[in-house]
Formats: sequence, structure tokens, C-alpha cells
Amino acid sequence: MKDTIISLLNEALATLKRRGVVPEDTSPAIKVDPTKDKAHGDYASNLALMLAKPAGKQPRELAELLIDALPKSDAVRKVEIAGPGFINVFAATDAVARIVPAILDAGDTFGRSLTGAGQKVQVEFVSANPTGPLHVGHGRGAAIGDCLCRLLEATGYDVTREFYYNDAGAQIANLALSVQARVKGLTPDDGAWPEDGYRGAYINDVALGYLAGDTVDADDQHVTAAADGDDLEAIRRFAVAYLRREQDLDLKAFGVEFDVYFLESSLYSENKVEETVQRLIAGGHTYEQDGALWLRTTDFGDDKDRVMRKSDGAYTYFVPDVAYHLNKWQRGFKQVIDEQGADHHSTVTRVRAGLQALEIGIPSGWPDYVLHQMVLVTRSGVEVKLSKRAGSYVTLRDLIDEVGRDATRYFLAARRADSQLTFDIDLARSQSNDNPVYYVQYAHARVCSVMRRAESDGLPFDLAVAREHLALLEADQEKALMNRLARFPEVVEHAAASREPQQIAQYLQDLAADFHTCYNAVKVMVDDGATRNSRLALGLATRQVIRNGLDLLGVGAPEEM
RNA sequence: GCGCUCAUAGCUCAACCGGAUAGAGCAACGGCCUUCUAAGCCGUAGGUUGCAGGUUCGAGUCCUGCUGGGCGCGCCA
Repeated sequence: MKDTIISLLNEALATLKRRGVVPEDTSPAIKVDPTKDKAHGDYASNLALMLAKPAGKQPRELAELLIDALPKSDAVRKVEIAGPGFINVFAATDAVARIVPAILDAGDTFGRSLTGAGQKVQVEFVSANPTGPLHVGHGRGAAIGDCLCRLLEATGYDVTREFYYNDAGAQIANLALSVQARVKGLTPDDGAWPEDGYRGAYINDVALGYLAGDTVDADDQHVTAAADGDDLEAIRRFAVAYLRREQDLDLKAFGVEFDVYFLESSLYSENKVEETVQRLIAGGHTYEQDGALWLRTTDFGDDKDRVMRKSDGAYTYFVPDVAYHLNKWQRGFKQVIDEQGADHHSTVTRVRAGLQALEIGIPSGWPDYVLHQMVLVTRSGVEVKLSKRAGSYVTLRDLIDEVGRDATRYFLAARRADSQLTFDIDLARSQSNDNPVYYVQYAHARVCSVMRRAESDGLPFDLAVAREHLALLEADQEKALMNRLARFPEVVEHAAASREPQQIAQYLQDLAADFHTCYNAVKVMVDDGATRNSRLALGLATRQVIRNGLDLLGVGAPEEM
């Protein structure tokens, strides 16, 4: 419908150009928006306002000329000029209703597009160090990252989900020492406990597994414990694998799976870090000072230069980061999105600067970043800070166990990434209309219930009958619902392009509201077969779009509540 | 102090590359189940979009300054 209007306006515009009313060289991006107020029709365009200046005419006068030049179409019932010069289009009922069979025919593919044209895009997210269970912040990253991937897949991209983890470094050494202390029977309260050691209860589980000689099969690691308390390297390997497996189980429970786990240690073992350093030196943006090697990141917008190689010979953390991203580039990802916590935002400038300094043609804005703000968890209005297992933070597993996967995913993905999120456990648990997840799922279940009723009444849905009588869907509530359904593809498109999964959640709220309104206003199971089947068709189309939308969020669509 | 980010109804949040009278839900109040799931619907009330300027036909949206919250600012990761 929207496309129809755009093409009609385009023809009108061409006519005005021929008549010399509008200069030939003006080509405004014609914008047609669904109206907020149904008194303004179904769609409105600001074309006349856009053309006013180049044409040197009053917007309302131009709008009139445009409408006169508009080709006749049976999809349009009425066109009006309103306000400062908006062109309001009232769609013919049967034209609006065409969306219903279109959705039913498209099924699961409704809302999908080929925009991405099969281009490769990589999304890196979660990327937690294997030093403990995933926390809520990781959960937010997992929800946003995975939904982004689903959105990109739905818009035709070839998506790779990647998880990068630091399995080398100081934090891992600390992990190994902590586990070793437990292996030797120490507790965090003992004086001999390692300084800054990990104190969570899970460390003891790792130690017990190690002493028992357990074998761990993580996604990419298979380690059998040496059970030797003095072999720190063996403890390290076991602990990393153990916690990787634990994180993996958390992610599976959350419905998130990765295509690639990338080990930081591989960058060292394959000499990629050293190679990157040599390239940076060759690029000419480095210098030696105070016994250290510096990268002149100020050449690329940083506020001060950064040390690459410390005077003790070790590299600072962002050097392997640059090496890692060079590797992504070399793997052919022209589009990369890094989803991470906003507490790491200072790495953005550094990594990009490092990539620029390579002087190998990487665009300055590459990679893309989506940064999410912190998550605060509350129960009974009070902040929850601790979990039994991790000690110092609330784990993702705690939330999944307590409020369920669907609600957890929905809540974590339903807010803009760059605003702080308060996760209200009571709200997420509540089986009531306070809870947005249930509100949407209930709409889906309601359609299913009507369909069951149709079956049990011996009046099964007949699509052929529905197709003949779609013009019967003429109640205001039905039209509003159909207009909403028709918008789904562009909502998906926009959410993907702007990297904002929460737009899908918002849309589903609106769609569910339109449906519930319709449900209460218009009875489906009426005696007249033509009316009944067209209404059933509208219900089925709604169910399909809710299902498709929930699937983009990774949330289930139950058939009954 | 510098940088990034956020600020919208009492609360939690929307507002689709700048569009018409800023929208939902919750909380409050009043209605609707002998009819398909009342986990729902309808109605009432609730706003100087943090403050002050600017850009223009038009600003919650873009620009500048300020105030307040979060995060970051190490030869830590």
C-alpha cells in the first residue's frame, strides 16, 4: 500500500516537472508515513512541504497541484490536503486488506527481505572472560547481540556470531591461582588466599572437579583434570575449560549459540600479535619513549597516545584487540558489529585508531559498536547485588532460573542499549497484564484459542472464502490492525539498519494492543461464513506476525497461556 | 578537569533518516464477562519533552552552552 502511494506521488511529481511547476533537478526522497490519527487518513506525505522551497510556491498550493496530477487508483478512496500542506491518503478498504493474504502466503518469511544481499557480517558479543559465570550485563549483551543477528539474518545478511575470550592474560593467571588455593584447601577468608583472588563459590566447584579428575567438554575444549595441586598450568587449562563450559550452558539455556569462539591465546601462538605490531611500525605511527613502544593514536582522534609495548616487554591489552580486528578484516568481513558494555567504550577509539594506523584501507568508522549501559536488578523494590554462586554479582543463570528464558530475553532486549536498564524481577515474574511479555504472548494464544474453537465448532478456516470477502474487514479496529501488520517489514528493516532490537519489542506491544482492541470490538465466530472466514484470516495473519516478531527476539509464542 | 552517553506523565518506557493535537503500559478513578481466553477491553485524569539559546515553514529529534545521573580517562584487562 505504502509503495503504491509512493509510486503514485512519483508520477504526480514527474507531471509537475514536465509542466515546469517544479524544477527538473529536484528529487526529494518521497516520504510516506502511516498516520497517527485516523482523521488524517491511512498515510500522509510531506512531499508538498519538501517541494515548497525549490518550486517557490506555498506548500498547500503545491499539494493541490500534486493531487490534481495524481493518477487514478482503485487503492485510494480519498485524498486531502491538511495542516501546513500534508497530503493525506485514505486507502480503499480492500486495498488495506490485501496485506492479510499476503502475510498468510509469506508465512514465516513475512517481514524478511533481501536488503543485505547475502553480504557477510560478523557480530561479536558477550565475549566474557572465562573467569566465572556470566552476569546480567553479559545477559543484556547476549540478548541484544543475538537479536541483532536475527534481525540481520532476516534482512538478508550472512551472519557470523562470534565470541572472543581472553584465555591468556593476568585475569586467567589470577583464576588459576584462586582455584589452586581452593585445591589446597584454602578459603577466601584465609590469610594465604591470593590477593584479588576470585572468591565466588564456583571456584570451589572447579577445584573439586579438578581433584576428582573430571573431564570437561566445552564447545572447543576437551580437558581432563590432572588432579595435581602443584601443576598450575594444568589447573589453568582445566579451570578455563570448566568455566567455558559453564558459560556455554548458560548461553544455551538462554537460547544463544555462537558460530565461532575465538581465543585470544591463538593470536599469540600464531604470532598474530607480533605481526600486527610490525605492521603498525611499518605504518609509521609509532615511536619509542621511556623504554616503551607507543602508538600515535592522537593521529586518529584519541586524546593521548597509547603504549603498545610496556617497558617490561609485554603488550598492553589493546594490541591483541587490534590484531584480532585485523584478523576479522582479513577474513573478509566488511561489516563488523561489536556489542559490548559501555564500560569498555574507551577501547572504541583505540581499536579504530590502531586499525587506521595499519594504513591498509580499513574505513575509519570500522568496526561498528553497539554499547549497552549497565543493568540494575531489583526485587521488591530493592537492588539485588549478590548471587550465591558468583558472590559479587547477579548471574544470568539466576535470572533465567527465576523468571524464565522468554521474560529474561524480552526484558533485556526491549530497551534501548544506551539507556540504563532496571530489571524488575517481580515484574518479569508476574503472570499479569503488568508484564509486557505476557501481553504479547497472550495475543498469540488468543488467536490460537479462536482457531481451536473454529475447529471444535466444525467451522474450520477456509482461506478461499476469506480471499473473496476481505473487503468485509471494514471496522476501524480491523483497519488499524491491518495497517499495523503492513508496517512489520519496514519495522524489521529499520530495527536492523539502526541496530536497535528494542524497536521490535515496541512494535509487538503496539500490535498486541491493536489486536486485543479488535478482539473485544469484533466477534470472530459469527454465523456468516464470509465474515467469519475473513476475520479468521485477519487473526491468523496477526498470529503469524506476532510469531515472526517474537522469533526475532528469540522469545517463544505459546499456543495457550 | 576532559571524553562518551542518557534526561519525555507520579513510575517503567515509545515516538519510524525533523512533521500535524508528544504516545503506550503500570499506579488512580469509573465502566464491560448468560457471547470466541477478563493475563483482555472502553472511558476519565495525568506534560513548559531537565534549563537557556540557535538553525527553519516546522524541533522531543539537529547545533551551542548549562544542570543532573551513568561510564571511562593506567606502561590494568
